[in-house]
Amino acid sequence: MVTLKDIAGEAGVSAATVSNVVNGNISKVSKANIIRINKIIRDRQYIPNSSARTLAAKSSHIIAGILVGKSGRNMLKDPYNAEFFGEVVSAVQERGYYLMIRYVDSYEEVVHSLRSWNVDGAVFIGTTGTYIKKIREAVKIPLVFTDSYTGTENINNVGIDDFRGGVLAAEFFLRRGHRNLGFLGYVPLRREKNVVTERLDGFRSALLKQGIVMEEKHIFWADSYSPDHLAKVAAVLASGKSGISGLFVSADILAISLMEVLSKQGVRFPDDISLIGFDDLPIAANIRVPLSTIRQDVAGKARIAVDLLFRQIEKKNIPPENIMTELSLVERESVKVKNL
Amino acid sequence: MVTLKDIAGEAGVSAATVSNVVNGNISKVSKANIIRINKIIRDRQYIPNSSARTLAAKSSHIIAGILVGKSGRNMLKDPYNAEFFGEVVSAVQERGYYLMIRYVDSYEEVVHSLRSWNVDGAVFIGTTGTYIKKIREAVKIPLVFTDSYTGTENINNVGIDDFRGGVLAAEFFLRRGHRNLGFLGYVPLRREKNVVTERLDGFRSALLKQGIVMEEKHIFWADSYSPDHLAKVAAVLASGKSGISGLFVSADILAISLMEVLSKQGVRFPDDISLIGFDDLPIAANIRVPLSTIRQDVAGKARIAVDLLFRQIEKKNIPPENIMTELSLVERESVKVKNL
DNA sequence: CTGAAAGCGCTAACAC
DNA sequence: GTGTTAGCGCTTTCAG
Repeated sequence: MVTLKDIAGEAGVSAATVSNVVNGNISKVSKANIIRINKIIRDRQYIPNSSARTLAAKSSHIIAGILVGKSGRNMLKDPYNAEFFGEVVSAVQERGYYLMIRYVDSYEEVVHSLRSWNVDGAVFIGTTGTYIKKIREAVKIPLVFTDSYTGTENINNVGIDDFRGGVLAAEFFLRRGHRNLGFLGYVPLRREKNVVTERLDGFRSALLKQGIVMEEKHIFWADSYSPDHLAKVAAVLASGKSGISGLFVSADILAISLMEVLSKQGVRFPDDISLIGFDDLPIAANIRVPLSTIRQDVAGKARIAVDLLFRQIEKKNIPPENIMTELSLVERESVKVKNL
Repeated sequence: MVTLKDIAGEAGVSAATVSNVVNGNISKVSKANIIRINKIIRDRQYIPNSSARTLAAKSSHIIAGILVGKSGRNMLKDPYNAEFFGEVVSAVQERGYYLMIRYVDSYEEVVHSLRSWNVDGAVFIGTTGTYIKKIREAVKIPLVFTDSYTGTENINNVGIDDFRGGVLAAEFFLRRGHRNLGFLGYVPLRREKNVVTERLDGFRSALLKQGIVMEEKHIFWADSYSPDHLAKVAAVLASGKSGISGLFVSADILAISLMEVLSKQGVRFPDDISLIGFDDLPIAANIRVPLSTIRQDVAGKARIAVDLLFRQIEKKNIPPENIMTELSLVERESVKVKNL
């Protein structure tokens, strides 16, 4: 293994000089030396040791990508998470940094990984309020959260107006003549304000404006995307007794799973029941009955998150921001037109 | 920041002793000290510095997850890759290691990241022969490749029998009465033996056994999954002039994209054209017309890859293995029954 | 512009 | 069992 010292020896200069050319501090080194040292570096295939660098310079060039959720779960199987972090990988690499991916179950784990690796910054998915506050206090590096609703104003966040997403869905159902509506959401980790509750609230309040009260028993929760966990909702819906004609589902994958289960029980979409999803995943356009859904720009969110992060890594004292990205309703075939 | 030394000072012992308890070398420390030191560690919230550890111990506990492909592309957007590495993250964490994710475009980049971080092992996706040989020579840590066809016997690989996958597809088409068949594959990075060419060869040879020669011009290549790049194939297929009644597509996402494009041009599945995909992605069952496909166990491959990796990390001189995982044909609705 | 020297936080012989 | 002593490979003052 060839080290800085080896290069220095071969070039007949000190380690400090080599270090300077490696790090581009060219103002401190003579032109002749720069050229000579660079040549030796190339010839000898010198690769700086990142651990040594981190230790000495107190900056690792590592960015952590943290996914909060029940442990043991393959969180990248969720297309939203995969696209988001897939884009983060690109954005981080473009800046010469490295991405460490981490599934995390507890606050302690977050702090541990961030600190032990001397991470320069982190991007989160799936965090809720109290969580954020504790992390914020424990580590003082740049942090960007996504889709978080927390009291703390003092954090970076990139998200969407989930409440409005709910409103869009409700209005669309209303326009299409539906009045007996229901909601299906992925049950949140903690019972705090979050994307799902916001979407529900937006949905509910838009209905209320038209004097429609959504019944409590028409609000369903799934604690997994897997079809098995949808049995209860499915039973109610399939029986037809609920009278629900339209269901707003908090995520496309959930909606797709539900469709699968219900189709097997003979339910027809959108004739027996209409659906609106959320996210506009790439597949949403290609499923059995193409899904009407609330579209969000996942890759865009990822890019913005990383931009925010590096803005703070590069300059100190940039005030935290809460950025909202675009939202729109995409109409496809999963909502039936009813006569009013 | 609290360091090993701080703990040692507070406990009135040497750094070596603290290091021993941190690393679980309990045989070298008295019971009383272990308890006392552990308490201090907890109270002071001591978190070992991984860089220092790596530097001193020459082992980083970092595993690299390398995705080879054209740079700038969001490679985790591909559901196969996402599921695979999503599972790798879990498997790696369960063993107390960290996963660094890396998109890579060139052989040099691989060597650079692996060496600079003193990575303990790496799992690859998307590598071809020459690539592998060069990496194998440049770094001497445990490496596991996936789906690779290379002359070098001396590597760890987990894959499937892609040739047989092609055979399964051909036989199925044949059984259903199709004789005028075509193939659509994702164009490989390099023109070497690889999963796609194997699937094609298997397909072709099974047809040949029945005296059917697949025409060269019925073999199509797409260099992206995006619908725009499918225009050429789509034009041929939509015209109906090719006479192709069944198309074997090397990946489900490709098949799904193609369906989307062709549907817009009025092609009906499976009536106008039958399709068999590959992978059995979760969505394959839920698309417009549920896809018949060759199923493989992505998560299983990931688990096996990581097992292989750690077997070698833990013990030296384990001979490399080439493991093949299961394959099966899943029949759904995308293949029409034709009268012979 | 260049080099000497100290030290980042931890591990690993090797004595005691 | 425990402490002493060298580093691991690099960055960073600070003289010159």
